[in-house]
Amino acid sequence: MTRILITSALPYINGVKHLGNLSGSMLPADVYARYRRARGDEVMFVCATDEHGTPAELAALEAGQDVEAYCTEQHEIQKSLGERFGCSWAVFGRSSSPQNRELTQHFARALWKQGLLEVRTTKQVYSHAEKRFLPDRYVIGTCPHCGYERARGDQCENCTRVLDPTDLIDARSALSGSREIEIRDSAHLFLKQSQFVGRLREWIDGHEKDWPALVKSIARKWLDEGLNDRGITRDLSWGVPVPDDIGDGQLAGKVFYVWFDAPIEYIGATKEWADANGRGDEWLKWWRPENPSDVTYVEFMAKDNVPFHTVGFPVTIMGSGENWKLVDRIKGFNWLTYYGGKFSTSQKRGVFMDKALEIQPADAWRWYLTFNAPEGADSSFTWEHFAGTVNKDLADVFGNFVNRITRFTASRFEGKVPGEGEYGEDEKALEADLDSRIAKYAAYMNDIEYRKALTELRAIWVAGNEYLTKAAPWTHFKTDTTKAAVGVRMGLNLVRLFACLSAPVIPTIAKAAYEAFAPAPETLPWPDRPMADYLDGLEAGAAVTPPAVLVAKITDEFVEAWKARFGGAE
RNA sequence: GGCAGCGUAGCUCAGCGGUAGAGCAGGGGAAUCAUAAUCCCUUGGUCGGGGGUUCAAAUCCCUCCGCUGCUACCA
Repeated sequence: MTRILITSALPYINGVKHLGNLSGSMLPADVYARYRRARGDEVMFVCATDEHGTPAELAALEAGQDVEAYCTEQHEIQKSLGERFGCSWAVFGRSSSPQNRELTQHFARALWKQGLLEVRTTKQVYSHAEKRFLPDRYVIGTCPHCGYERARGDQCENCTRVLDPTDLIDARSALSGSREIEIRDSAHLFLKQSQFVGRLREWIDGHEKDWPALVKSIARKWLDEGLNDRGITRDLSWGVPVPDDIGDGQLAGKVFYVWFDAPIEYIGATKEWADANGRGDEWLKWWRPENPSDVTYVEFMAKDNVPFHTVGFPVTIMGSGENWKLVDRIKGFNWLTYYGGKFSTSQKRGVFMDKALEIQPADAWRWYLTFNAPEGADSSFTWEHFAGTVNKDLADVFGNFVNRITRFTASRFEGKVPGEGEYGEDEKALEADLDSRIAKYAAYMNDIEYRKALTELRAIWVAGNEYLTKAAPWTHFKTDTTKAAVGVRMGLNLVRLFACLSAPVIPTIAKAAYEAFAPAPETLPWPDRPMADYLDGLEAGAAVTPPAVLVAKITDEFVEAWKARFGGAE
């Protein structure tokens, strides 16, 4: 049995995520996890909240909570939303967990021992008003280049020049506006990434064929531009503390930078899973397998995350000198846009996970977002497109197929699978067509090419409708019930087939369709047999219960209402 | 400024060296089991502009225009 380790980029803790976050990591990872399980693989699917860092502290401040309570609450909200979207992770952990603290410190010590960490003194902005250090972007002032008055300390948004906080004229805190800020020396740990350029390049080149162009291109860009050593600690209180035995106490009171500890939480969360389920050291079999090829590790993320997964985290792993599992496949996504623009929390533009579930069931979103995954380029969400896709694909082509044949069975065949008659030429042609289409569908799923995979899946549903039109059991029923029975039996078998093939993407709808015949198991069985065999698998005389309408259609009125509510094409 | 991606039918996208494709929308027809759902046929593009390489370019190169994103202390 193949062992597949799947991680989804960790959603940041500061509030409910929008559909873009869902479509770029959690959802595609879940579809893949469900698919691999259906194919009989042993799957470890891991996700967690990324909780450390300044934005979390500030969000907590704004919410009037202490940061730990805030994170605990937000973690529960995100966990619940993910589950309601059908995310079938083994564990949804927290980067603030004791397990991650221990592992993060472990990796830091390992890197320290390998001589890959170095203490350097850096200039940091300290604000007296907030009594804290400020990240560069939280310092604002007048841009020395263009005179823009609200330039950020990391970059001027007006002239796009990269800045240093010390460049700013009339620098002040972006939080309080206070000008009582000063530059202080502060010691930090730097990871000597620059030493790894050769190894990283070799590693990336080794994945020429199995990584998307997007991922390779972003990764190489970083290497080509000259990889700088990177500061991995921060002057904050909310984070994994730097252990005393690193840096001779020069780093007392500091924490690791979120980008150091967040990817380690993939491992931490797996340990959280083991600890919570009494699995002892079983997490190690995923992360430190005896032979690296015992586990296939696949990461899902949007493009903003690619550098950290192709450079930062691999350097941590490689530099540790220990045999931790390095990622095998990286599936990177572009952005899902909202009417061509950015989803924006601050501008309340776009759709967020909680609101999305208020207006449509999870599977409608799952289908739309997977079918329109931003694989090759940014992909534009519009309400019209969403409604059209749900109505046409899910309700009409799939849902109605299930409905028409099961109800016909109920009204004309006493709600039982008819056993009369033999399959003929039309059935054989359909079986051959489906054998070939299912093979293509599976191949695209193996490649994690969702647009192509779902195009094929939809074509499979269409083939069912084509068949039924041709077989026309409602016509034959009047003159030749045996001939009608053949068409109905095939139609019913197709329902079960479609349910099993579709389950990774639309688990709830698939389950409901499957239950026309029998209670559904946790994972619907993949049709691993030739169609000639599979499509006569339902037992003659078995009861057929037409499910309630599987997919409700979305009316134009709803589309208009949603556009008004969420902000539409302006 | 630098870097990356994109610009193909009304819309969303695929194709990435060999005489333009899909889904939706539009038009016509068939059928009536079904959520007026399905099935068949069909209109529609000088592949952003210009130049070049080639027997042959949407596909490779150059250049221009437009859109989007990233630019390492937001994650």
